[in-house]
Amino acid sequence: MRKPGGHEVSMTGAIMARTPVWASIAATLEQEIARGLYAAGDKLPTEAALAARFGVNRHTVRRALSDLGERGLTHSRRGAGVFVRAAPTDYPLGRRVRFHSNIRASGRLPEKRVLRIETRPADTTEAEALDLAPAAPVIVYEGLSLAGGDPIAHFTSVFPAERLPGIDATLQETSSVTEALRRHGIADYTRAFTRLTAEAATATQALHLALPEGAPLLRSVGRNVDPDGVPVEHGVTHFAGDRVALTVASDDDPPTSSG
Amino acid sequence: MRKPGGHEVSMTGAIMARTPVWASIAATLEQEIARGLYAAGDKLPTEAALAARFGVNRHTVRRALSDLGERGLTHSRRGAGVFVRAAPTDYPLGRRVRFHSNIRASGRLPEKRVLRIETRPADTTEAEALDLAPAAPVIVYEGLSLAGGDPIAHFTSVFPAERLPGIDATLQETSSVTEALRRHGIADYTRAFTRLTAEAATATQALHLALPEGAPLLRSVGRNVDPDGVPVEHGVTHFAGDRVALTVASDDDPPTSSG
DNA sequence: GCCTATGATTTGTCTAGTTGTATAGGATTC
DNA sequence: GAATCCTATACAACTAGACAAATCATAGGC
Repeated sequence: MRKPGGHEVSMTGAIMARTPVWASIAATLEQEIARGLYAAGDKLPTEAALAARFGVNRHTVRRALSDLGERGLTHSRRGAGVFVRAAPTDYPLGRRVRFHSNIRASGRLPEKRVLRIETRPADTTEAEALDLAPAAPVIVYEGLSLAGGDPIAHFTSVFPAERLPGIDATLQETSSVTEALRRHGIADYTRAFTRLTAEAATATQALHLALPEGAPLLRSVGRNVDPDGVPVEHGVTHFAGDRVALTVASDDDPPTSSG
Repeated sequence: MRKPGGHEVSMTGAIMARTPVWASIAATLEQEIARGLYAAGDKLPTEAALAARFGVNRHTVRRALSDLGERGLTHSRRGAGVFVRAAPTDYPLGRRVRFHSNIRASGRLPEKRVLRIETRPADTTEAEALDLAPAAPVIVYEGLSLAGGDPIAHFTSVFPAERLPGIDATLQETSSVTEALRRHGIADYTRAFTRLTAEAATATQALHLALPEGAPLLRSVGRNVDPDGVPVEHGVTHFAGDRVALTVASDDDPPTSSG
């Protein structure tokens, strides 16, 4: 599984007669991952341990691990270790996931991890977004969407606390915005708008999504309203740009002449 | 002597913390204090809660809180918690987005500048996208979309040349995909799909869009088909992430059992 | 009602281990 | 000579776990 004359060799055209040690180590580790010796999410031995095992310097091991990381097989967390990634190459998310349901649920993907659920006064933008009085209480729901153990998106949703008392407990239980709204009597909500932008990942976002800082993120801002047009949820989701492709379903779509 | 910190950012599995994580956390908390989420005298969430929220170790949160404490924003009492001392008044929240467009109008933004119009044999992906025989001739239309003189997006569209002979001249004249297709007898086309991703700008894209290399771009791939479902246009558009927000209209969208 | 004992919670401190980065130098190959 | 590969050292950033010290919540006794 080694590619000495790969496509992305930009240095020189020289062909290495002998395979470097680091490539050999990378190939060994890749085989062991492929063989199931290390499952997805598992932590590899420490760099020091691997260096001892292969009888090389730690930096040589790091060169091998860097290769695996570039190819998406592993990712590392400083201080924690190197971990096997679930999706080796392209995650076929774009094929299956519908844009509308995806956006509306703000990450209603297989698994979710709750990072924070709290009630606090709204800031000015939140109050405006939910059409509330200044500093009115809002319930904040922050979390991660995962697919196969890999983080796909990071989202933050705010709800009007007075309109939806106790939805924090429901969110904690179901971790689903759709389900929580349904249980609180708002089964028939619609999405007022969705706004999409691209952003560079901050250090914190990079950490959550296991990406390098500055990596491109797909930012989605959306608002859900009840049948009377009153906002019941306002959320921001950041998708990992290289792991997700949102697809817009092509309902009936008369090409309007909107600027 | 070597220069530290080159321009090359290896956007790969490794998490490059150009900014320390604790600094990013401190900035987030400072902003939340400034926005009035935590008033003077309020107790911040516990270190453990913040660690869970940011996905880091408690010590990293402590490093951030230590920074806030040193700067006089907070003070802590052992056993009790961390409390807000005062709220800084500066609240910088610039409006990033200066332009937004409906996503249906992906390739039809107001002002345009033609970069290239040419006819050549299709490559494999283009042939597949347009459902053509390999190396069948296609017309390629590359250009920039502008708003107020600023470049907003860079797009490349391909058309089947045999189906639409002479459309290159029409494109040159009108610089509008919609108008060109209409004049060539395809007034009633529909968008088969749209796929959205975030990407980092290459050097060329950065040049076109007047952005730094690596800046986040919103990549939109779409295909238009005639009433019989035959592809008549396939395009890729890269939007400048910080200058554009795509909006998804909320047409008829029953939130029931879709996904 | 008031006081206290108890236990859980929360911050403070310590030690140890792991990855990320920078610098420097020797060895090999072209 | 230049580029690549590997070694070596040192430090920074972050994780992990454990324990102490202060505080808070609660129940029980008077």
